[in-house]
Amino acid sequence: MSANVETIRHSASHVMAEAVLRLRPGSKVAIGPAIDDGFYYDFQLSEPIREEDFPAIEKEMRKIIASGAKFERREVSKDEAKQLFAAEPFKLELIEGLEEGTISLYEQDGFVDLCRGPHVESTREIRPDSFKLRSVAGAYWRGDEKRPMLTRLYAYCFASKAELEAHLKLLEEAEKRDNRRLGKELDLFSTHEEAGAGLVYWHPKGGRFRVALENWWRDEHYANGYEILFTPHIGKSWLWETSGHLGFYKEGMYSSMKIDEDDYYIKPMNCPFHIMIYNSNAHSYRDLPLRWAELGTVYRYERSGTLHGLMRVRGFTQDDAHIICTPAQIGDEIAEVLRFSLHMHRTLGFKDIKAYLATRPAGDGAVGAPEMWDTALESLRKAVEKEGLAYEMDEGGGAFYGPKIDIKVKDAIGREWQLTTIQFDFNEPERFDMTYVDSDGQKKRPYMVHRALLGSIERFFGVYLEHTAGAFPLWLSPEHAVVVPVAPTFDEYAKAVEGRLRAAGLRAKADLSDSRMNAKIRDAQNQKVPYVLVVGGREAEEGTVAVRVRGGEQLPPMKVEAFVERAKAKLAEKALDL
RNA sequence: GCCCUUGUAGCUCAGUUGGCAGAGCAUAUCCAUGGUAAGGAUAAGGUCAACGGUUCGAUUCCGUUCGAGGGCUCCA
Repeated sequence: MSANVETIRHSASHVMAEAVLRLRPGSKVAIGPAIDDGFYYDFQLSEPIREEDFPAIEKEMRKIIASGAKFERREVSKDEAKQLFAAEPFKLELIEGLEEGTISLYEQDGFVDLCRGPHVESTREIRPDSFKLRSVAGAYWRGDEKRPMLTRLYAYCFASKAELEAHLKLLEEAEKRDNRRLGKELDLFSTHEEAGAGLVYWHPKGGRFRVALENWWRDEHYANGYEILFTPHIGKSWLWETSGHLGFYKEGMYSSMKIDEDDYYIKPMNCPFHIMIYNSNAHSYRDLPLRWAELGTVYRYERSGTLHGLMRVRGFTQDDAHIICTPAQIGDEIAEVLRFSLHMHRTLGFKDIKAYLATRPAGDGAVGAPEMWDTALESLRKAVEKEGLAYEMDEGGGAFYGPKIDIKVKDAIGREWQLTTIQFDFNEPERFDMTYVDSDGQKKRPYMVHRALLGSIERFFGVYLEHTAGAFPLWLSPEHAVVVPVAPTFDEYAKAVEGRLRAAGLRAKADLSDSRMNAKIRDAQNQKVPYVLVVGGREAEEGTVAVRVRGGEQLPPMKVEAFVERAKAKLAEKALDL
């Protein structure tokens, strides 16, 4: 009878707690839940634990497992529980928060823990070769910075050794794809602590990628009925007071700068600027819907410890847009945004796509009439269903100003990333008094929807780097082809081929350095260049190139023009293969 | 911000139980080089993160500061 893996993990966490108490007597225990790939347990230790101590803990755990101790459940009264855990301040606090009659204990091998369960029957059900201590980290008691810092021990844990090994392999693969590592190896971007943490510098090759991506993005937006805006990077406090950001988003904003007598803030969002443009004219219902997009660079404060490569930064470029429409149009508009988002993701090669709908948060902090929330949510739900997209509800997960839908994609090694977000805003149209004149001559309030498809250019770059491991499709590759002469004798022909490729609009270069051919091929391959064109006597004579495709495959010899045609066709269709 | 770990050449990393600092890659120069993943030689390159302490002597030990990596309620 195999218990489910969650139960095994949770039981293993009890075993680890027991082991730690044996090795560090007098330590206090806090909580120890199962998590995605294992479990953790938080302790206040009598003596610190370091990674060198892991083998000893694992050994102790295996002893406990081998003992085959039973997990025994017992229900106790609140008073009894308090007495039992009199020496465990964290458990006491947990007990305080529990209702009489729901308190249960689990005991194995003499170790008693306050626990809801369930657990496996005996420690034998935890396979001694299917867990591995991962790391030691600090964690605040109940995640609260003002509470004591505990020591958290993380462990991987699976139902079988094979699953544990598969997971460790995945982690290894993830490390190879780490955007920071690839950014350096492929010379794509950098960040500079001394010049400001969390701010991204795009190198020439990163720039090639970005320009290709943005050009496509702009083309698609024009083709899909959007207009493109450019707005300032700073705005006076009036703007942020009116929008409400100085009230509810101040901790995400940088401090102001004084210009003349006024305070200006660097923008954390683009929306107030778009609204200024909207409000600079009177609008008829006939003008709507408006779809206004901007690659708007915003700056937000993120705590230093949370910054991470391209994934979490302090300055980033949203592929933002605001859709302003009448209530009657909202259903179609949402459906259209969702369709557009899926089209973009599929072009980029993401296949596994899922939606998460977030509804009105509990409490009375939310703005906007309940009917508006209902209409909005309905339009989101219908759009998702129309596209046949799998979705999950996140009840109460919406922002105070409106419901939203997030789209997550799975990458090549199965990790989920949120790219698209579509958010209703019932707040700013009110605050800025946005109106349009309806067919009945009355001024009415439009709906406004914020949406970002890729999220931000920086973060998307990071996700895409990790998804593709740096092997971009041709149209997004910083370089399309490197021409490698077999010997310096053919430098001239290589140069000529480079010229013809460039004239055809391909990003190509001839490698005329004084390395040998083999080294040049290796370099190009390591740089994930899609095509290596090897040229020697035969090619020079026949006007051909020997094409080596990224990955090592070799194509039959072809005329330079044939190669150009092939590459241009792949570019035109944004092919994912080469 | 806080906890743990960590900081040696542009990059990846050795090393010194305290006695003038090492390798590979990359760079520069020279030689060699005709067929699909690294040809060879030489040179240049470091205040061992910064500051302070202990010591005859500190890159090494101790302290502080700064940076980086992993964490910081997937609820007993």
